[in-house]
Formats: sequence, C-alpha cells, structure tokens
Amino acid sequence: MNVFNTLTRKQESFKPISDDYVKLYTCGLTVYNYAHIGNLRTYFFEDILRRTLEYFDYRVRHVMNVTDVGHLESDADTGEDKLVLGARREGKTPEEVARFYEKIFFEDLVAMNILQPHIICRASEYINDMIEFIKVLIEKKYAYEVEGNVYFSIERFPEYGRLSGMPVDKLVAGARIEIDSNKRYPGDFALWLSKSKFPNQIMQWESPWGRGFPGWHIECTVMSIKCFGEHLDIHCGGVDHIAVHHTNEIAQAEAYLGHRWCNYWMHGEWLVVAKEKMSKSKGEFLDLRAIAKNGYMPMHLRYLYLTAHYRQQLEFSYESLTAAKNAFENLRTRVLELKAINEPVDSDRMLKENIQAKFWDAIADDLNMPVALALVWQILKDTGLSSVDKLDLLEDFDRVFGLGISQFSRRDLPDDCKILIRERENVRQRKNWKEADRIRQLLTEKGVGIKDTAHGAEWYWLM
RNA sequence: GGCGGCAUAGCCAAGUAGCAAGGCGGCGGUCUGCAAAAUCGCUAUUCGCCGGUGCAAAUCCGGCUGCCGCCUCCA
Repeated sequence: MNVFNTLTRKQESFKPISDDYVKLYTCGLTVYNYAHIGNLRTYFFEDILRRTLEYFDYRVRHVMNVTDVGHLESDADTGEDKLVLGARREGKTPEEVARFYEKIFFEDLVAMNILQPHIICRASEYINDMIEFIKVLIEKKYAYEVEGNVYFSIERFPEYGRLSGMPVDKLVAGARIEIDSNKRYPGDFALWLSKSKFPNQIMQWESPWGRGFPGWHIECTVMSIKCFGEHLDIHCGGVDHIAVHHTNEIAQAEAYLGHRWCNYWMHGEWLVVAKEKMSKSKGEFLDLRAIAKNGYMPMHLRYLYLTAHYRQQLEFSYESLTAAKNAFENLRTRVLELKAINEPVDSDRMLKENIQAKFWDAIADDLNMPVALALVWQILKDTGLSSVDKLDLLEDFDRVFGLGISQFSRRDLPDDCKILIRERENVRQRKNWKEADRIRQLLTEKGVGIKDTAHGAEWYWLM
C-alpha cells in the first residue's frame, strides 16, 4: 500500500521495519475538555489507517498518548495551563478534570467505532522517564539549563525543520510570541520548566533542575521510545503538529538516539466550519453531544468523514451532515433488504473479483475512502451480483469502513404495532380510508412506517 | 516576512493528461384510495480567470484573482 509521507511530501510504498508488527504512534488528546468533531476527524483518519493496515494483514501495535499534564497556552511560557483552567472552571482538581474528559474521550471513540489503541500512555505517568531523557540531552549538549529551565538547542541539530520544510533562519522570532530571554536562540524550545511565570502551577514534580513540569513536546517522544524502542514506523497527528510539535519531536528523538527515528509521518487535515478550522473557542462547541441533540448519530459523522480524503479539508455544516445521515440510513435500509433476500441466484464471478480489486486499489492508494465508498453504491445498484455476493463484498469492505454493516439488523416490531397493522389491513379491506389513515398516523408516531404493496402492508422503522 | 494548501453541479466530494466517480438534494415517470417506501429516468458540453505546451488538459507550465492554514497551545 502507498501512503503520503509528510517527510518527503510524496506517496511512498509502505514498508515496516520489522515483520512482526507495525509500530504506530498517534498523538492523542489534551484532556481538558470534550473532543470536538474536528478532533474526532483526526482519530477517524488514524482508525482508517490502522484498519487498512490490518486489512492487508499487517499486525499493528497502536500506542496513543493522553496529555494530562498541563500544557500552557503557548510555548513561550505564557498563557495559563489548560488543565488548571479547566479545573478552576469546574471546581475540580486538574487530575479529576483529566480523568473525567479522558473517560468521555474513549467513550466517544467507541461511539464512532474507532478501534481502541493497544496501549494508552498518560503523560503524568512518565515524568521520571522524561527527566532521564532530558538528562541525556544535556549530557550530549543538545540541551542547556538556564535558571531551572531546560531548553533544546535547535542550532545543535542541523536538520531541524526537515519535516516542516521551513528554513530555520526565516522563522520570525517573536513574531507572534514573546521572546523568552532565557533562550540562547529564539527558536529553542523548552524541555523542562521550573521557573515558570506561573509559580502557582498545581501540577509539579521534583527534578534535578528544580520543582516544575515538563515541556510540551517531550512527552510523545519519551513515551513512544519507551513503548517501541529506537525506531518507529508511523507517527500521526493533525496538520497543525507538523511545524512545531512533530518538528520538535524529531529533533529531540534523533538527538537522543543518534539516528533516524520514525519512517513515516502522516497528518490529517482540518474539518472546517464556514471556511474556518474547527476550534474549541469559536462559535458553537461541536461535539458528539451537540450533534446528538440535533438528531445525528456518531455513525452519521463517521459516514461524512468517509466521503472525503483525509488530506483534504472537509467542509462541515448541518447540510453536509444531513446528506451523510441520509446516505447512511439509505445504506442501512439497502443492506437490510439484502439480508432479507437470501435467494440463490447466479452471480458474476468476474464482476465480483473486479470490484474487489478496485477496492484494494482505492484503499492502497493513500487511503482513498471516497473512491472505495463509491464502490458500495455501485455494488448496491448492480444487477449481475447475487445478494449473497453483494453482502459478502460489503462486509469485507466494512472491515475498513467500520460502519457496522454486519451488525445492521432489523429491530422486531412490538406487539401493539402488529395489532395496529392488522387492524389497518381490515379497515382497508372495507375501504375505510379515514380510519386507515388514522392508524397509519398512530404508527408513524410510534416510529413505524408503512408501505402498502400488492401482497399486503409492509412496515419499516422510520428511525 | 517565511512555508504550505485549496478553488469541480444547489450542497458535500472523487478524479490529476484520453469522452467529469459517488452521495445528498431537486425534478419527472411507475406503483398507490391517498401516501410512504421502493424503483426507473433526468439533473456540470464542463472543472475560479487569462495565456502556454501537447494529437489530447479539470489534470502539466506561467501569470492573475479569491479563500484558508501553519510559523504560539491546538486534531
């Protein structure tokens, strides 16, 4: 399979380091609030990646971090700690806040049918490893201490900026952030902070440089190396991580290890609302609870995400979500029909293999889900395939889509509805249309739709 | 200032050199007591604009316009 590697800006054939399993590390959430649907799009992309790898018989070990130590609002030691902010807002300790949102986060992933990582690393549980890591960087002269703060020296790492493609000397120092006078070079970034401008920081740990807290890029690097060793196959995150977070991670890790670290870097594009990236601070806070209130299921969102390529911005609106919802519900209906048929009809063997091959090509082409999804509708429309073969293909594809096609099932009709339908049949026989319409209305209110056919009334769930 | 992305029908969105996928919506037919559902058909002679290179361009090159992102925390 081919994947687009941010490092080379090209599609490359994927080759894992080891035959045993693929080492996949994905950046998780900072658990100070609910995950919004933009966050979820990235986790969806990583899920599609993992499912595709597994579909092609790779064994995958998936590690995700949870950031539960305070990230300040900026890398310049300005702004307030998000977790502390959340805690104050809710009258809880930072730890309570972190645990609460972490729990909801993983519940949201389940609702979206996103596979759980095999290993979940909490940053707060790796503080000692981070300290040891920083010590090595200081020994190797890649880092220096000033007044209790430790910084990484990007001048010592000539390849700095390889991922982002941004020339170091062209970065506008202090363009948007205040210059930290402790830094030798404005582009240096913090590994450990003891002398923060926020002395009341609640979450603090002892370190050789003073009581404080780790910098903002060290956690993923340390936990990844801790979990996977000196090499990593794939590291994922949102596009926002390219320029700073992942760039800094590469610098730290390769300085520490003394060699290349991760082979493939993959990044998911934004979900945009009204031509703007999703943000936790602007407009309506769109998360799973908000869309549920408006009548949409997590699977409707998953379907929407499937309709666009992961490296393309996706335009979110309730109009586009409604389109996805309708398409998903139509798909469910069609699959239910297929499941009900079960007639042995001749099937076009070649046709089936042909469609199967197209699916392989699509997902192997840098996870082209829109093309793969179009095949679903082609299958449903096709007249040369038996229902058995159609279901067979759809369920096979769903190992990657994760729409739950094999679980689609028809809920039974409650007895009172059965009686109503029988009654309606009776009054219809007598052409009492008024009464028949009244009963149909009753059934509608119970969520049951009716279609009158030549061989009697059929019912279906209205949703 | 530096780096990068995007512009395809009413909406979402594939395609990146050889007659413009798919979904949603809309319109029309069939069916129906009426409906609904289902089903069939239709729904971009054209891909922001202007040039260029090709037998051939939405796809490559140049220019222009518009929108967006990153260089602070962020998926």
